[in-house]
Amino acid sequence: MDKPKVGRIRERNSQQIIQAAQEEFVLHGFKGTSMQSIADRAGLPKANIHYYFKNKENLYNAVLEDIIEDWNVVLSDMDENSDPKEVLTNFIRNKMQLSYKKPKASKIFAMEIIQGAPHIKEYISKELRIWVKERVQIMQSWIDQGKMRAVDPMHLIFMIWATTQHYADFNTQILEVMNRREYDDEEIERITEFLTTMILNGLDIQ
Amino acid sequence: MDKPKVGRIRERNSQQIIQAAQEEFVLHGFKGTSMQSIADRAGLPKANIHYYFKNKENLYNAVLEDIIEDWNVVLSDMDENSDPKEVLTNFIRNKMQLSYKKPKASKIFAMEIIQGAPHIKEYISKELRIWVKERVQIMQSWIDQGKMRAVDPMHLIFMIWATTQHYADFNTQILEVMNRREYDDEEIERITEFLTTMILNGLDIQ
DNA sequence: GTCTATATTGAGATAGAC
DNA sequence: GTCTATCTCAATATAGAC
Repeated sequence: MDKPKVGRIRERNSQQIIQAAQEEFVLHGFKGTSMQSIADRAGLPKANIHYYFKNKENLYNAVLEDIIEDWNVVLSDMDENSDPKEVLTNFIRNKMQLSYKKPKASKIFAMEIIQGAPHIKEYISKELRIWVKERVQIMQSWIDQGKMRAVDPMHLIFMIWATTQHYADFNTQILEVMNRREYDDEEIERITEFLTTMILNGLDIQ
Repeated sequence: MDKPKVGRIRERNSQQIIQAAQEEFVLHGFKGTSMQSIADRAGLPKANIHYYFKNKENLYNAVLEDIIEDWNVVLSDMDENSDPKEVLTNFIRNKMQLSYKKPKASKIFAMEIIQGAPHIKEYISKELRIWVKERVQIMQSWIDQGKMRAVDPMHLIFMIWATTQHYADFNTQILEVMNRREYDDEEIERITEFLTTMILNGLDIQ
């Protein structure tokens, strides 16, 4: 109780603004989103948004950082001695759950990359590239040990990214084609099963 | 030579504008793109763009139609008697080539869907849904004939869409992670092989 | 910390000369 | 058909009262 309330209020308002910003950025992209619309959605005067984040660029970066933080949680532990079946199954399940739980985060990240990743090029060429490199080496050791079929591990990672994120990013198309209003736990479970089986089978892992 | 030159000029200019528009829409999205930037890129005064397309909405729709047209070419013929291996191999190869040749088209389409498909909801819920429905029925008949493993054909289609489009839409991320400047024929061939093998293997098709 | 009022720039769109 | 000049409105951002 020594600390002033201010910090709490700041934290609460920041999060509230970031949430509202996410909703708007998904709908209209970075350039297409107006600070006014974010303010309206957050139920605050526009000037407050500027007070908290100074400008649109900063706010957008805060949104992206928020997303990347979640992302890092998914990255399950693995090493040369791990069981590929277990690791890959978990990886697919976790990414699929993230797509289900936070489709908007996935969408903003996707749009950012589609547009050339102007705000996160550094993150990709540093953190992300290293992360992939490490996993590729481990997967290669699995292949060398005869634990799975010899494929390029990097493209295997891309395949898992692509298939799981697709259900978040393209949910409008998928739901429309499937003639459903939204996903439910059951459907997500079926999709997870499908992806896991296809990929494990594709790698000759029983 | 009876017809006035006008039609030709109109056609040429229209295409030129659509091209320039594509480049801009990829970079900044629909709302984020300005008519001025399109005009500058096309080397024409802004008023001309309005003369040809009346407004931004119309121009954007023209760009989308252009993209969907290309898309339809990929849809290979297939029926109950087709060989799944051949059809799927061709499908993957054609979609992968399209991703390679026209990544910007794929990206604009992706952004449109990510943002909720406000301009093409009808196309999706009509043409596209029907197209998927037909293919699903055919694939189901393959399964009933024992030609491939029993999976949900709809998700198989989504998987092929997701994996092939990923290389176009996320090329910035992929190239950065791979530490390459661009794809080449060879790399695309390797990816096509990888995807084809993974998917056919996943379906127990030899 | 909060909000109203406003400065300033850039947007989509069009009128009208050529 | 083409382009300059211009209208109108909405955008980001900030000043300054509370």
